[in-house]
Amino acid sequence: MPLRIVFMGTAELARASLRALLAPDLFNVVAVVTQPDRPKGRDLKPQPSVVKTTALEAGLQVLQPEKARNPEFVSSLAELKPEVIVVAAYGQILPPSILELPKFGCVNVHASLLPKYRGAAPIQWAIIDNESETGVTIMRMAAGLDTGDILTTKATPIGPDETGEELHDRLALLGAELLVNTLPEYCSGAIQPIPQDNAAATYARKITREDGRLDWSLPALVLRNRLRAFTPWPGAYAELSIRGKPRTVKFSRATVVPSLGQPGQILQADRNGVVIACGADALRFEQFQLEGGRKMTAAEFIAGHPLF
RNA sequence: CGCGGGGUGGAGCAGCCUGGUAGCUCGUCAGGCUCAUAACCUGAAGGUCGCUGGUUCAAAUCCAGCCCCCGCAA
Repeated sequence: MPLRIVFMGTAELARASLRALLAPDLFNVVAVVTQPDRPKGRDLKPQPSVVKTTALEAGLQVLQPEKARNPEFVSSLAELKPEVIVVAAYGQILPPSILELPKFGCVNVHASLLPKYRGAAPIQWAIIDNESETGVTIMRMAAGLDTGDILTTKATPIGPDETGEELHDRLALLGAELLVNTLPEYCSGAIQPIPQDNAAATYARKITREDGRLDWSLPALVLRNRLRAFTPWPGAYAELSIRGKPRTVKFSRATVVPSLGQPGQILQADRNGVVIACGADALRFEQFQLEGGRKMTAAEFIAGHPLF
């Protein structure tokens, strides 16, 4: 008998896991729970989450409670009689009434090697901290934030130039793979859950738009790590004076180059890129995006926006 | 009525407020210089200034409507 599963997820990371569960021989996804359609896009029209879109394509039932802890929703969830609930990047805290509802509880896919990087932005923080390795964890959910017992983990090295987006995509696939391998074993009782070492826990707080602002007094290496962690969102940006006017410029792709110079000083600006001095060394940028504009190469940018 | 930026030779932009000769950087082409070059010098080609209408002696520029593109909103 295929395992009766309710899937709860919203963000992009969850999509790969949902897809992996679409294996009728092993798993029976009886419903998909995702956040209500939120205003997005240029006209702020409500748009379905990527998980909803994927679920509908697969012909699955979709539930979108405003609040998952709503008793009415919990009871309708109970009627689905899931044996296990799989949660991935859902975006809401689940009450104990849901955590304890299925026979095998709630299982979560988390994009870090727990107990490190609990919280909302584990991928970004691992890059910011210049970690050489991260991974995914499948855990049995508990009441605290990402504090549940660990079922399985899978590590992967972080490439020196890897961006948040690239790492995210890899971890999404890795997590999905680990999930489908873990579930059958876990439900058959073959896995002994391991409690997390709370003393070793770190917290990866949510990233905000303001985190993307570049502080030139910081060392170039630090800024570069932040830039690649924040690709594509919120990006890395700073104000530059162009034709005497301050303009916000968003950068992507930066390389560290040795140099002395006052932090913030523009050392070079030509078709090869723009070099700006940082607290230690300097950064060379090769891609630019002005407020309201599309991305440009250094040659394009310099042609119309003199920096000297 | 969510906020905002923009459509000007092939690319990126200025000019618009304060109407009157189409500008800048780059690219392209030709020639020159050089051992050589993405360098430098000289010259050239290439534009219905998004569309329609209005105001005016005169509109890229002012007014109205329309089309299209893009950013922010997580």
